[in-house]
Amino acid sequence: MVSVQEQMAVIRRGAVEILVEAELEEKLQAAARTGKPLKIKAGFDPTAPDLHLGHTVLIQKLKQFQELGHEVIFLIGDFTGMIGDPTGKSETRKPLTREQVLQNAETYKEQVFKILDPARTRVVFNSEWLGPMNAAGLIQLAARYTVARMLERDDFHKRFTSQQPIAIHEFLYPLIQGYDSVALQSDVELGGTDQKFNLLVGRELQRQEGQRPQTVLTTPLLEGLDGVNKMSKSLGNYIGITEPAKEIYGKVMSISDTLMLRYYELLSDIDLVGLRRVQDGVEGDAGGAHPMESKKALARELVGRFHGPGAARQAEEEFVLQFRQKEIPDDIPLIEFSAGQPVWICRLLAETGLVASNGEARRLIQQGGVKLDGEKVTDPDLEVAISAAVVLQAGKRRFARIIFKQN
RNA sequence: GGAGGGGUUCCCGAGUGGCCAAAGGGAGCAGACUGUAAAUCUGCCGUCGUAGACUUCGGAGGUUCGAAUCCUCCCCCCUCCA
Repeated sequence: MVSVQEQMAVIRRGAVEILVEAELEEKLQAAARTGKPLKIKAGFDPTAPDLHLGHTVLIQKLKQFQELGHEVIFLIGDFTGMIGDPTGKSETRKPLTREQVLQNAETYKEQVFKILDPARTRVVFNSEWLGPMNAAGLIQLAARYTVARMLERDDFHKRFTSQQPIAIHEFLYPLIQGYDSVALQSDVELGGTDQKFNLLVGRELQRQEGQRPQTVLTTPLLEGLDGVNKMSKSLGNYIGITEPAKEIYGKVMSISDTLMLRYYELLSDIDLVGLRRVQDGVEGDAGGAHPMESKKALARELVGRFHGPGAARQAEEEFVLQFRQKEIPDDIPLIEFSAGQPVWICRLLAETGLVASNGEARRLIQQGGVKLDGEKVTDPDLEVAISAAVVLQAGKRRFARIIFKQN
């Protein structure tokens, strides 16, 4: 078994806060002594899951616990999903049907088990214990916490002081989440930094129940591809875990070295020694790995995780061919044009969707960013009258194969 | 309910009658240099086939030879007072 000190080092990696660290150490010690693994809880909303790498930070941390021999409890908040997390901005969430919940849970598992070991993961639904709870039980639960303490939560506090509405049921969310911890007797609960308050409520409720309060570990929000904003779908700076292999590989290769370090820290399975080498490489210290090699390894690892090692190798080969050797990839969109009539090059570019407008095409050509069959196009007035297939390239990454079809 | 400030091109933000397709910055795109990194430099950055034209400054009208800029009505946001 891994020593407690080593476990702590793994657990600390990338964590924003561990409350309380000393307690966790004691728990680990006890677990080592008794051979009884710790219960690690993390909760997920059963809303339609379309996970990106940002979501996997937490899952990665769960995996680390799992590999240290602890019991991971993957809690699906099917009951809480009907309340909706009080983020304030969201309108009242529509209650999900039982079928939807189950279906979403399946999709969730499918995606999550690309990281976690299904055999060692316990999946639970909180409707299991919340379903049977009656009004009396709920009132009892509500009696355990005060309004003043609820208002400590930053989000509630802000809304209260700025006279924004807070629905009563929103207060129940942290309570119920905390109650889940009581029901599960969890030793550790993981969550994003935005979950801190809710996680702490769990501690409080457990204490009242005479349980040893769970340790709270918060994980950071992952920066998106731009390296500044948090990864999110709406900002378009994300890598979705269901994206094609090539896409993931390419996106990883385009990130900055600094961001790569961050991704390594939070997403990679690489051990702490390896992490150090990557870090040294980026900082230019002797003995470090070449940053580009590190980045390729990361891209390979992530693609491999979601598509398998074969796909990772292939994505890398294609990448090298395309960018190192400047060859043309073969899986590019195919566009048909009717043969005979010469076509203006700008129209060709615009109609293939490679650029947004004729004007943009013209500019791109003037800037030397367009190639036709590998030849740089210099004349924006060029008429293309070929009857064979040609490959059109705009910039470094956008390609289209044009076929001139006989009518 | 009262008083005031504002809504400008992807974002921030200048512009108060023609010199405005609209300063500046950011983002983005392209080129050079590279490692599809960073930093840097250069160019582009409304649409229409190189011109001239057309559409754009919250919405609808109006004044004017000419309106992002002036007037009227409407919609939305913010601040202060009650």
